[in-house]
Amino acid sequence: MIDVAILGLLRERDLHGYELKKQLHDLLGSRQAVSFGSLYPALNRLEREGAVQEAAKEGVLVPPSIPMTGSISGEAAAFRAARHRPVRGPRGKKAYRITPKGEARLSELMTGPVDDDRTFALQLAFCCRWAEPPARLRFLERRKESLEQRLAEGHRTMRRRGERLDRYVRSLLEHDSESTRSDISWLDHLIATEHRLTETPGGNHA
Amino acid sequence: MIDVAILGLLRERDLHGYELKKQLHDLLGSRQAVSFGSLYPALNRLEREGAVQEAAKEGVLVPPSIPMTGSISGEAAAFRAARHRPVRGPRGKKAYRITPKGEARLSELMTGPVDDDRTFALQLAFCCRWAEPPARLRFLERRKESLEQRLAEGHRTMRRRGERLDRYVRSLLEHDSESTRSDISWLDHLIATEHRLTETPGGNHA
DNA sequence: GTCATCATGTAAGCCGTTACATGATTGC
DNA sequence: GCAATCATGTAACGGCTTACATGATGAC
Repeated sequence: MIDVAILGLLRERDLHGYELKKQLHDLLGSRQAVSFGSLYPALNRLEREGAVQEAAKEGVLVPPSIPMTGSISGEAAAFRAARHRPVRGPRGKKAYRITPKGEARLSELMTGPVDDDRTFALQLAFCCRWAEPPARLRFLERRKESLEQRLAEGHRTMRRRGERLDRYVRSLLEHDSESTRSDISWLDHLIATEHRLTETPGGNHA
Repeated sequence: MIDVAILGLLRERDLHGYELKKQLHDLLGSRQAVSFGSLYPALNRLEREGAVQEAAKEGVLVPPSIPMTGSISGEAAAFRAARHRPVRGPRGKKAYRITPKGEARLSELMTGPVDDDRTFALQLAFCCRWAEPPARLRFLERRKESLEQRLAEGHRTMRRRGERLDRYVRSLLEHDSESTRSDISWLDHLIATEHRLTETPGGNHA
């Protein structure tokens, strides 16, 4: 679900669609990239659902590069700010802000299925940090269980067909088991860190 | 593409849809399982394209359990055999056989993109063994290149955003790098084995 | 005779993609 | 003035899923 990424990124700061896509690509690379064709419809849907709203108002958005025209009067600046968005004929930038409803949705998304690798990656990257420690732990534990089931299934297959497996299929299954085991021990590490950070109320960062 | 799995399995022996699904599930587990809703339409499409054809004819199919009705006359047996498939009102089993065109398609599928993990797994499991050694090597090398690019992209991201990365995102990226490196060394192993088997024309099995 | 499993298919819908269309802003 | 990039969206299509509909066969 693309919602995880959108809401997770908006939770940190207001963004418009184009920036959202850039951030996503820029954090997780082309494998998790989304296309405009799914991003904009998703934003509109989330707006209809009340999970996000337009964050026009004040010059909240005016990003890094403020043109250096040293001598703009307050009136001129106001004009430029106004021209930036309210226009409805030509499309202007449209920054979104997450709503309380959207935040609720975001924590709900942490309780969703964790068996799809891509979905899990998005949940971990964008949802996890906004949740309460107990919810984080439940989330990580659920993922671990899911991987343990995957591992068990692979083992059953190898036991069942043991010798009669094609060389390539066997190698694939073995490597898959190996990878899954590595994922599980990575999760163990994440879980341990989580415990450590919760017990020591000190440095919650880094 | 589901075609890889279908053609690869049919290359080994004639199968009907239901068995095809079972084999697939049984070899690679639920992660790669396909649903009837995509399997049957795919089979029909492949038949239209001439990549597979119905393998009715002789009792080619009549599987393991031949009912032990000791006293059936030849005529009765023929009747039963006939009733098995030609019927077009009620649906009977419909076993498929791969055609030369299908075999050509199968080797073509080995030259397709290798950047999607699931597709690659199917290609490796069901296509690879039917290809000539040089095609196998090209296939494995292409996959390796693809993973090396993935690795490089991850490294760029980490270098670019280095310190400013969220704990979870960083951990995800690092683990991803690790996994990709492990995939690459697994491929190296497969490639080495391929070389070894090609050079020693002896035991091509196991 | 009824239940599980075998067996084939269709229909609706989800979630995403690519390609297209449009236009504003900025740098040179 | 022109190209690159920023920015938003629509349309068509692709591939897969779930749910539904149908019926045969074999075990008990």
